[in-house]
Amino acid sequence: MATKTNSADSPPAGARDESARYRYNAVLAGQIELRWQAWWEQHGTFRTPNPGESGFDGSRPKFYCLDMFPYPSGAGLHVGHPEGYTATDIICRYKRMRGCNVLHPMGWDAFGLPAEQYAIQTGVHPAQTTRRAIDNFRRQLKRFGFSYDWSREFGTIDEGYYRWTQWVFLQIYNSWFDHERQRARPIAELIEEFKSGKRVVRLNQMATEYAGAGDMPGGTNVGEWADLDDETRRMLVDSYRLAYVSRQTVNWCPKLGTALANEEVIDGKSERGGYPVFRKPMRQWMFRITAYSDRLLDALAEVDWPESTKALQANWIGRSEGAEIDFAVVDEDGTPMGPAVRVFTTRPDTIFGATYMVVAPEHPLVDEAVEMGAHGVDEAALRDYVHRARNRPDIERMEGKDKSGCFTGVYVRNPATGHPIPVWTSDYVLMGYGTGAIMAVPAHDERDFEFATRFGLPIVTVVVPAGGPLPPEPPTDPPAAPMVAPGVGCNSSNTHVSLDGLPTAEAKQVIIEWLTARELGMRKVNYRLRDWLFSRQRYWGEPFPIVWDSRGAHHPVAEDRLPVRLPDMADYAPEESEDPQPLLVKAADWLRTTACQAGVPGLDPATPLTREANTMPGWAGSCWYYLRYCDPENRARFVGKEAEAYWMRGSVDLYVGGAEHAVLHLLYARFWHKVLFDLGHVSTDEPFKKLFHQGLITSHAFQRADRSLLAVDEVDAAEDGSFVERATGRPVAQIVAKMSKSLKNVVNPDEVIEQFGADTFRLYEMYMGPLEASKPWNTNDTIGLYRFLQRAWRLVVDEESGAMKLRDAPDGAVEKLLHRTIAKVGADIEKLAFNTGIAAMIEFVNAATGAGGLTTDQLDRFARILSPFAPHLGEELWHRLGHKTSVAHAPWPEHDGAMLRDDEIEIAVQLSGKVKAKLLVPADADATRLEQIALADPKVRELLEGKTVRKIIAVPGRLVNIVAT
RNA sequence: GGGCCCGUGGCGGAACGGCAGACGCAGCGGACUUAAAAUCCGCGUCCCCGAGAGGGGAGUGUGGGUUCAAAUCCCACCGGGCCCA
Repeated sequence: MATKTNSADSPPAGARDESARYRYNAVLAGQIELRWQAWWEQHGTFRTPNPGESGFDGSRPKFYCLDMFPYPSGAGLHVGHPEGYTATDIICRYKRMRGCNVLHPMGWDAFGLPAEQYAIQTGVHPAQTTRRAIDNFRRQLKRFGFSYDWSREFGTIDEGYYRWTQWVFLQIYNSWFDHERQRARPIAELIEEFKSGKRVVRLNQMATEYAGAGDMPGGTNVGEWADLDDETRRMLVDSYRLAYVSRQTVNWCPKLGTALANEEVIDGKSERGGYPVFRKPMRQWMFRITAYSDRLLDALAEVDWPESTKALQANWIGRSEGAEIDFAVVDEDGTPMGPAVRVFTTRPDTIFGATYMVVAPEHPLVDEAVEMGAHGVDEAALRDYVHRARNRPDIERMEGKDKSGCFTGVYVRNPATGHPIPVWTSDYVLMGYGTGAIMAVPAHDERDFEFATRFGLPIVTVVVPAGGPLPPEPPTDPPAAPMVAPGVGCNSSNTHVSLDGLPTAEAKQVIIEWLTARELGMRKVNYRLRDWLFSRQRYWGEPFPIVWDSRGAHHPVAEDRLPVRLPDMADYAPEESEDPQPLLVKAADWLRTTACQAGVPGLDPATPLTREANTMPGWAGSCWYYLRYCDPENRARFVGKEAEAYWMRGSVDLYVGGAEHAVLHLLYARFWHKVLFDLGHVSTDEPFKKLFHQGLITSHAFQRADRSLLAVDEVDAAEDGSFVERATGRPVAQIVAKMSKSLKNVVNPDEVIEQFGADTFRLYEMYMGPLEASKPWNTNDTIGLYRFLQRAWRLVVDEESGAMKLRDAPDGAVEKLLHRTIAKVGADIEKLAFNTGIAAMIEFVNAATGAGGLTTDQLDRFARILSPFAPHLGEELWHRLGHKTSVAHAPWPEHDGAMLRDDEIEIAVQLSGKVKAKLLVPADADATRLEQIALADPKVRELLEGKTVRKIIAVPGRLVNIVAT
């Protein structure tokens, strides 16, 4: 026997009941649903005209409601997909009835690794498998009766779309970030400023890709623009581009044949497939998203997003204020030897406690140290350590479970104390963060403390809790734990400056000023956010609109030659190799081109060129799809100006999707949007004003006493309602778990619709609980919503004849309740509180059933408020009332505010906070009156017998609380 | 380790600081039926008293606090989840 949670093979009997010919059952629901879906399609009910098109009414407010578009997989729709989609559909239908022009589109996120992996496994080309998956998703989504404007549908793999994805790339490529103005500008304006002498000609100071490559950022001015050769000019300009090429140490996965982002690597293995990942320097396309750090962070204050998501993004950007400080390289005795090493620290106030320095294994100083050798250093051990450390993934290194490290033989001078301190290298310091070097203050930093303890390095306390005793001077025993919290400085003075007695915040300012004055350091803001590694070495992605000449320079493909089509390849399996190559290198005919063919106007048309063989990552297509929906057919522009200005005015009004995209997708899309905004291509700075995450729909599974999990088909329900493992007879606990194939608890939407119809499915998912909450699917509970629709049907349709049965005169109580229900349902939709809205409708139908039915006029209004939730049944009832146009465009019914108020209400009388009696009082009774009524009540008087009333609190409309002793 | 979120009947959940458990599922009782299903009506946290109608008490993870009044606000702890490290 199947357990209660797995009832797909034994549907509730109601689903098959055939006792009355016109009973609302799964078959009838199916007929009604398919009929209205066809009717909507024929009548173009949900076609949304753009400004300027016929049928457009500019006097109405607009409402742009966006779903995160799905990634169509071969497995088809999951019950999680329709959750958010039903929610947005209800809102859109409601807004339409409220008179809005609603833009509600759907499309497909279809490039990317999963489709390619699936294709390699099955041997079928990804173009085919993806198209098939899209067709299946579309079929499934249409079966729910969502009110999408399907005429706007597109996939990211459509040439008409990715042509413009490439175009957006070129916009970013052809821009630079002007830090003074805090916005992107066309690269041509930068060249103009160089030429005119308005801007100092030098490498971009923010270009980290040039750090350590001979010329430090912020370094040399290279002279007059006119004096420079083409190569130098090109390098200078490229250093400013928002899209740039850089040699980066990447996570290379030979099995997948691609580099992976840090978050795609878990424990040194690929998240997808679990294949080994190696660190490898490769030429990559990067986006200078870090230039936008402050804007991406600051604008979070102005969007209506879940606080947790805003916190995640802020955390991801990770702005931290501190200082960069230079430590001069010296010998063991303090004699100057070479240039300074720069560190970043958020705690410059602890500099007097910096007893050693740690640099990343990738730091140039380490290479020098290895070459030079030094006294007392085991050169082979150092070399070996550095080699191993460089191959550990960043994530693992940051975890820093067991601290490892190696002395380099180099010393630097602590600029505050003047003492030489040793330089170590350790993988807990990352080259990519800050300057790749830290001053270690073991007394006041957890990781430094651990490291110092492990390697016996000195620990000097320089901050003590405010108000506490000063430590002995000189300090004796090292502390047992680091003191990380702010306090006041101690042991922190030299002949010029003293931090002793200063609170941490103040000490930071004082020391930064001192360092700045001596040109030893400066205030510096640092970010955790890294530039965005944008290229992948796989097949199934957008090609870059870039070609390379024989001298290794890149050129943009002319806009009128877009799209650069993805070549049709028969063999797209990755080749395992030590010298990784992008897959498209194998498309030799496609790869080789000429300036004429590719469209590079500046070159001799016959110039042989090579196409960029990397492809864009899966994120690319989702970075701007919401813009294309505004004007999906436009062949002249990525989106028409008028359409964009209309639908995006004030941005997308509501964006609904899973919290798993809280950081990456939403951050990337915001970045692209801001660049497009800066360049004048879109009218808003932020794309998504209001964001909402639907909760995860989970399922059940079972757990043994040892906490191991069992699939639902390995368990029997015992008579007392508990569960036992079939194989052993041992009791197991029912728990909530994610749906997964292995636990056999995946619910297929097609089957649920088959059993109950789409309207019931929609209602059930919305009734399960608050939209944002994670909640377990329980197929048995769907019957409740199915019964609700049956009752609603039976309320107005004769189940034997199929004829309408409506009463002539309204029941007063039902009429009053209808007004309340209309008000409640409308308010709840606005709050996205669909569960309570549905509960209100259930109560209404139950009450109306008990009171003997509805009038035509009452059904007319009820059908309208039902229709956003159960659109098919709503439309059916609406047309049965004689309407010829869709309920979707009927106005939302009005309610009479007077009907929401009662003449008499029941209030509670409390005695010292405990409810002791209930009284019927006039609704408008004020506090004094309530007090009188309460004290006059015989029961209350009895309870107060022999007691003294100390205080009476009367809250009109609520209660009376009598405090008596 | 840090941050954020969540703990309410057998289950999903409801509740502007003001009558805890709306609504639904499961369960129990009744009506209808030869019978069952379906439908309709009712009961429905726990403990105690009472033959019964009814009455009393406790109760929103645990322990404190604020308040006339706490599921709701504050503190600590326990348990679960998500994110970061």
